[in-house]
Amino acid sequence: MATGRNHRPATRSRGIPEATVARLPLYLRALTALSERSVPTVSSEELAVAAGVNSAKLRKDFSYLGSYGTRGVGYDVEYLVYQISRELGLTQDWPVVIVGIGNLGAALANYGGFASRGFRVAALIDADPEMAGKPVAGIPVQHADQLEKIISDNGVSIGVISTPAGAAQQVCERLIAAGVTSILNFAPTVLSVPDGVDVRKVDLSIELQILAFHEQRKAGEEAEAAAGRKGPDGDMPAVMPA
Amino acid sequence: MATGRNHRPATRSRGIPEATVARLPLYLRALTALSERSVPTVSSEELAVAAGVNSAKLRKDFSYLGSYGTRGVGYDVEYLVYQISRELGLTQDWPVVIVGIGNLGAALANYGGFASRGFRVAALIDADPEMAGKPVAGIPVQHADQLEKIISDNGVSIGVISTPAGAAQQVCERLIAAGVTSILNFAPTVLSVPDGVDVRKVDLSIELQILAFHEQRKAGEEAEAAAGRKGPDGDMPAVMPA
DNA sequence: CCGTCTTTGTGCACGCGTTCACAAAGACAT
DNA sequence: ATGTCTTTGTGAACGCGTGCACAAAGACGG
Ligand SMILES: NC(=O)c1ccc[n+]([C@@H]2O[C@H](COP(=O)([O-])OP(=O)(O)OC[C@H]3O[C@@H](n4cnc5c(N)ncnc54)[C@H](O)[C@@H]3O)[C@@H](O)[C@H]2O)c1
Ligand SMILES: NC(=O)c1ccc[n+]([C@@H]2O[C@H](COP(=O)([O-])OP(=O)(O)OC[C@H]3O[C@@H](n4cnc5c(N)ncnc54)[C@H](O)[C@@H]3O)[C@@H](O)[C@H]2O)c1
Repeated sequence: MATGRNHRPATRSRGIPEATVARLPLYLRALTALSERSVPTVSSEELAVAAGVNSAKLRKDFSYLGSYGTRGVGYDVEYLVYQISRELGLTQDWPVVIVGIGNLGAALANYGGFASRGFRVAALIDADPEMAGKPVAGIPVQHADQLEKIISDNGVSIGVISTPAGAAQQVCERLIAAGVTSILNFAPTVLSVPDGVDVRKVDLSIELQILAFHEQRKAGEEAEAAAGRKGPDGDMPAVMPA
Repeated sequence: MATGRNHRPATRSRGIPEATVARLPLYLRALTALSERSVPTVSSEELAVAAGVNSAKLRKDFSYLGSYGTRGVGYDVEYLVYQISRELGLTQDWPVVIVGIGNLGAALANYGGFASRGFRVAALIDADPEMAGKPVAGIPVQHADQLEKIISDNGVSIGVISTPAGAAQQVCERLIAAGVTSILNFAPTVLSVPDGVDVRKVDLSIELQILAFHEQRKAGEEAEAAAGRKGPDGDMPAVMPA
């Protein structure tokens, strides 16, 4: 068990690289699993395997948070869970609204992993008058007219957009005008937002297209290898379209 | 109108940077919108704005595909749509299976944008015997027992996993054993796969945590600015947890 | 108290991605 | 044909992220 604990409290707290921030949730998930199994400490190597990253990268990532490890032993699981949670801002409660309660919005509303990390669905909002009042995942859907009031009454700063693409920019602008400063966008559109507002997007279609690219490349290489060709240009010639 | 068209057919076809590949679908979406409005040509600057990227980056990205632009004019929209589609492998049909038809899986099955780009939902698969035969989005759900047969009968190489996290690794292994070489994973787990298999993940929870981090940072900076502090360390002291 | 052995924290080098800035290409008018 | 004007394609510089490799820290046994 680790005894020495004169850890310095994270200098450089304002300089965590974006790539590191994006991995912290991954580490947190792996650590939470260890915590539930009552594992007291974990080495960078073990944790790296669990999170699917390089162990040197993991150690460097943690070094941005401060020196929380013990040489020869590893990292205290509970302590690290706490530190990462605090760094990510998960020790506080984040009310979120979901706008556009269709197929996807309803699935998101029903998603359990939402609430598990300090995120609380404060409201579900849809423009369809038919939906108003109907409960989805135990929460009554409210009409889009109420958007501004809901945001300000609940102090919402994070909004999720799952409306059709055509409505997304407009919804985005209303959210921002009402005080939202972080947006998670599921609609396949580029949202333009003022400085100071963060947007992250999730786009199924893009992910599939990236997979298709690699899939095609694999098939091409395979065919090339099978034919035992010499020339590196295995492409079909680029014929002009009609 | 562009007349000269002695475009060389993409040398370097085996060297497209990953970052570029990830942006091609974005360009394609913007170009498709232009195409629908019958816009004949577009400059790198205009297209860059539509896609939300830097115009120099866009030109460099396109340069990896070949010289498809015309100086002084821009790019031919239709031609570029075709070239990017071809490069991404969207000129062929990609049958995909979705495994785990719960809230999310059903939403994915209902998603129209799926089919729009050459992706065809070949089958919906779930382990729950209750669901077998029930149609979701017009496609009858099949039992997980049939997984291997479905994959091989349809020549499926892309699989989507939307099962609970606990089942994901096992489903992943079965998919791969049956011949799938690209996986889109919605379950919050790290999937371990052999070389040659591509995995992309979509994780709502991670995206929200990243947003929360920046949100907290904004709030901290604001408070600091308001208090007019000197010291750069605006953090609460790192107190040891109980 | 000292030696050994494990594991962290990080200096360093390298490669990828981004962006600037500009020469050259080519359309278009005269 | 020649000049002008727009826009591409890319060389070059820079910064960020990654991973190696190792010195130092510290636990633990004797
Ligand atoms: N379903 C999926 O799996 C999936 C996957 C990826 C992306 N998407 C994207 O997510 C979005 C939603 O998809 P979906 O399948 O749930 O569509 P959907 O049509 O089922 O739902 C859209 C909902 O948004 C509501 N809406 C429309 N305009 C609105 C506005 N101005 N304000 C508030 N609500 C409004 C509609 O009433 C409807 O309930 C789309 O942009 C889609 O492209 C969906
Ligand atoms: N719902 C969301 O918005 C959302 C968002 C992000 C991530 N996720 C993740 O996506 C996954 C699915 O979420 P959900 O809300 O649809 O859950 P869900 O419980 O509604 O659906 C899971 C489905 O998977 C099926 N299943 C279980 N084991 C299986 C197996 N071995 N083979 C085939 N099918 C199996 C179940 O029968 C069920 O129908 C979860 O891992 C969840 O964490 C969901």
